[in-house]
Amino acid sequence: MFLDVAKLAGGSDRRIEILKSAAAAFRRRGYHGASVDEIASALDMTKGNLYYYFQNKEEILFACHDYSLDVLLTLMEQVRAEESPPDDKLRKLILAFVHMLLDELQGTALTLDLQALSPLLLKRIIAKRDRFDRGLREIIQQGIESGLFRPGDAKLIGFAIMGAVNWITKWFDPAGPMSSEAIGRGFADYLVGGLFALPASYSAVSPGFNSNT
Amino acid sequence: MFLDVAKLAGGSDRRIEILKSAAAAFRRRGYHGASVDEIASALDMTKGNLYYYFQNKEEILFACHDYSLDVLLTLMEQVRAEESPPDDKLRKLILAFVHMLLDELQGTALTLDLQALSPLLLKRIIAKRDRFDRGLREIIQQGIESGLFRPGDAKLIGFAIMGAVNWITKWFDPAGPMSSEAIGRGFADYLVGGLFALPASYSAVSPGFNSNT
DNA sequence: TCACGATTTGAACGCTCGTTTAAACTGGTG
DNA sequence: CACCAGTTTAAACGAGCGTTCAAATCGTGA
Repeated sequence: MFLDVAKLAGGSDRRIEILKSAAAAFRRRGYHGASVDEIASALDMTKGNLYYYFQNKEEILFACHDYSLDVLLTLMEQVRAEESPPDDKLRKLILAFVHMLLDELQGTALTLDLQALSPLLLKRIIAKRDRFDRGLREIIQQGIESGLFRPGDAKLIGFAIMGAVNWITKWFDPAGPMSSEAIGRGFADYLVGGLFALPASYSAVSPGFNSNT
Repeated sequence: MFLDVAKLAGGSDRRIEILKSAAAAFRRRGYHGASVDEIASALDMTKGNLYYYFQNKEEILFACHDYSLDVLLTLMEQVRAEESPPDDKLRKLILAFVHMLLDELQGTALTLDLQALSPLLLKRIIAKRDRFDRGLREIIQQGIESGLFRPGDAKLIGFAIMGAVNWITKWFDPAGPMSSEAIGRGFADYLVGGLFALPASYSAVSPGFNSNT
């Protein structure tokens, strides 16, 4: 079920360790706010040593994004290959995304500063991100066209879902009362369940408000 | 209808200008990535001059957050005072939030680096943000308890909505084809429309998948 | 034990940036 | 014109950070 994340980054174990430490630091302090020394110290190594594995700080940020996106794209391919209705696909995607985000990627996916990358590297990351976005929109669009979901702008809905999910890292507390599974289920219930076509009585005009509190 | 934003920040016109320039810079490059000189240059002033209006860079970030939250809280109070069903309140809140975010606050609300603030200032901002979050949850909870919305975790749903909306600043292009009003409407349709209670046939088990593509 | 490539260290370098400060400028008032 | 508070400037400082590099250390096979 789970991906072999180590193989995706195309690097040694040490490179992966560095990426995880860097991702955590970038998430906490932002790209510019996190120092190279901070990333290295967390691994009990000197900052100079990082430059044996990466050319510079920017390459580390790039690798973080590239790594996360590879994980997400592999996930997307798995889901797309399935023979199931769009709501099932979407639900599975959200569940897995949340799990990846919180349990595997340490809360770091698309939250990291993109604009800190130079144009060339930025372009490559955006291209990958767009592949994921398009896959997501396709699933939503299929649901709408089949009549399972009510009409809507698939692109807008896709952005809304991505925003809701990525935002989790801003408030999630691993030591808090909510498990990543519970969050995934709650989000899937709301974000997928909210797409279904509604009977006529639920159209633009809201139904009678029956206050019984 | 619209708030007099200038009065909320409790400062001179020049302070407001600085805040807007700073907010734009912080959003583009992040707090640590944006230089004080960059903020000043955009206003044709020298960086030293900023220190006539603010004690230091951190105070500027704090004022940005404080200002945005005051705008949002005033909005929240307006909506709460209304006598209308929860879905209307929620819809109005989302529409106004998106409008504020994109047209007034230049894409900057809660996206700015919070953790760059020192503990004391951070505490004050979080307290204000929590007031907004609680207001949002109350509206959702009322909808659930009245049976208008289907059952769910109001806290989780609130986070999802805030995430979806705040994430807009990550992809919105003012020069793009989508107006802020269209985005607001699309988001409200999805995020509020997706909360309504569903008939029995729409429960956990998905209805028959009728592919007609 | 020796040799050699892979890995790590610690110090040093420049450069950027936040902040300070004294001096200069502005516009209005007596 | 002289005065003065409010505002702006230009230059300088000092600290922190990304990066480099020569030397030291490690691990392994002969």
